[in-house]
Amino acid sequence: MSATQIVLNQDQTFKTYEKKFKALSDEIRLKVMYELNQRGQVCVCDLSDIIELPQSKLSYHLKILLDVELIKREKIGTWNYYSVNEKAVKLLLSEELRCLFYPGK
Amino acid sequence: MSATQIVLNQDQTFKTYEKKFKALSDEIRLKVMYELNQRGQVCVCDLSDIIELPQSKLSYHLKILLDVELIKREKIGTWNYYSVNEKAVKLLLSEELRCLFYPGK
DNA sequence: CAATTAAATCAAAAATAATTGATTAAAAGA
DNA sequence: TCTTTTAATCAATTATTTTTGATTTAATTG
Repeated sequence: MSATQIVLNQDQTFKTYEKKFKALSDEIRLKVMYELNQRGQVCVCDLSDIIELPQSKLSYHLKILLDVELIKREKIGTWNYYSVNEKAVKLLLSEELRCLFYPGK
Repeated sequence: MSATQIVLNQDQTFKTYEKKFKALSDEIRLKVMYELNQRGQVCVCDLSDIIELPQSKLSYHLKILLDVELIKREKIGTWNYYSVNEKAVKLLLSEELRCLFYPGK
């Protein structure tokens, strides 16, 4: 075993997946994933218009997706741009969900 | 369009996935999926011993997984045997999660 | 038929999560 | 510097889920 290898026990593994699935277990957050996937990089204020959600509510849901790394954030000036973390979603979801929630073939 | 085709709108689609991911967004239910996958068909009382959970609690969680058809139930005499619904899980989860939550190659 | 076992269901309580509106912080421009 | 804009965070409320123990239902066995 290499010195840097991290060994997770079963409970930690389940806890990790629990959080990721929990992040996806909400209509609003699935819609966010969908719109980010459709549009690439989107800032909070644009997304707020697209999904028609108050800013604080949207930030709350974005944080949940960000915490489990299903999305990424890039700050440019005053704006925060969000996008889908393709690698992470690909490791979690089936090919059938490609195009819906992560970038397609 | 064929007479029997069901057309789902986007909201219905998201709602459907919300429910499926919600079913998976719990440590106990992921452990249930894992054990059912390891053991094939298991009855509630055996599962109750394996996962060390009171019967009513386990039944509650089994119902949630059953409702979204991620698991199947077969009644034999007094016993209810549960197993993973391989097809449904395969349509939802990545190959990387095969062996953990649905039957392997 | 009475007793036992398996497992679903129910209602109340406890624990978590989501919503709301207000506040804060940080960047940009006048 | 003062004002505006972007977006995170906070605290209070509301809503949803989970847990618990008891009850119910159905099948099996003596």
